[in-house]
Amino acid sequence: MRRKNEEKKQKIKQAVIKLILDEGFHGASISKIAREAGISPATVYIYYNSKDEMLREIYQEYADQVYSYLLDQIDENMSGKLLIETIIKTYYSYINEQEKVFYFVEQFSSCPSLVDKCRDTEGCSKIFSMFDELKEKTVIRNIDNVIIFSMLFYPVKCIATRYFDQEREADSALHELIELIQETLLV
Amino acid sequence: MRRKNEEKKQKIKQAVIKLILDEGFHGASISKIAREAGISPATVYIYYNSKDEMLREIYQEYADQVYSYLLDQIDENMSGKLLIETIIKTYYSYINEQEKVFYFVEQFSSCPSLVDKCRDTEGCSKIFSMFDELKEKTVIRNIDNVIIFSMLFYPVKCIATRYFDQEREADSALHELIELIQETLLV
DNA sequence: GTATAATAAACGAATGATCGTTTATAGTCA
DNA sequence: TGACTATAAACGATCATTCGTTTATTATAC
Repeated sequence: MRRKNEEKKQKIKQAVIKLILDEGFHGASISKIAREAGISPATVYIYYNSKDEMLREIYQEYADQVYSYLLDQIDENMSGKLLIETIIKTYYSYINEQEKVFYFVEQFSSCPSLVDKCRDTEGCSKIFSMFDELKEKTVIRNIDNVIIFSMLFYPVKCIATRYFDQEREADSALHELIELIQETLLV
Repeated sequence: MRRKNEEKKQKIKQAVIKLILDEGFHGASISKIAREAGISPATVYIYYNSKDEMLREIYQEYADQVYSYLLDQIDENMSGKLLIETIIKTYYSYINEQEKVFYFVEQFSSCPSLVDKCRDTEGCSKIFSMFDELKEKTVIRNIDNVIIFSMLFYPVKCIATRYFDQEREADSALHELIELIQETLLV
């Protein structure tokens, strides 16, 4: 029996993510994706049942990736200050290093008609549990989890996209942001 | 000579915005838009040169709308506290009341290949000038404008979308957020 | 104040291209 | 041989756009 080639599936994923960054969702057709991946359009259907399912599967795979990436960098014994610094810096690096993935996930998740068809993402709940622990240990103030989440991640997005390709400005803004968020969230 | 019907153009815009919320960019074809607007596909091309131009024109019209809406609610003599409260509350209302427009703009602006083709938005610079004035008057702390911007607007987005249709939770989170942002930004 | 000429809006139908998907066939390995 | 990958070719549907025509509104002439 000839084996399915997992490398080929990876090629498809990369092609999807690249095309969606370069041309947006409307520019990422099966034939373009196949051409980019160096395979036939029909082959895509060996690995995925439909285009919709394909996009959803890729999204679900990458949507949570950032959170495990983050949790890997975090240590139980870190001080609150260091924790916030690490989270923000790591998220910022992730956006810059995984630029294509980031924009794919952003585009996908800003489209309600796509997101509605997806099961809930799991990765985020681990982050919320971490917030709960930190509140219990009186490391961070007793603030609604969604707010903590919104303040840790959303402003960074703004800085990363607005200061894109202006490394110096981005860096100094990032450190200013970290100090502010530390002041705001820590007890 | 027959006149162009401005109502018809408005119908097209509304159709675009509705369809993009309901089905995403890929679902908003010219024929669907025309059907939704109650006109012929050919008529769309009397009002716009191409689909691309149409989307761009509609985006540019609405992308700035929120900032004028905001600036209208703001008074020179407001205290810093009230100012921040007003900005956050007004932005939150805007998202909820102009849901379709908000999601259209979000989807469009999260697609780099679309945004790159657009001229810079003007409305945001007025907000930045306001920040400059407030810093000069030592109402808000001397923080980078992009950071102030990111903290005033981005977390609200998160709360509005995550607490969508949970009015009570959203409201209490919003007030908590307002207090935190006031603490953080005011002198 | 009619009638007529001029013009642009508006339309349905058709354009070729491309879409997502399926089918028939060839190739590859156990 | 049987099971599976991979493909080229073909599918009907739909895409953005254009064409040829009709319709509605204006300006001019009497």
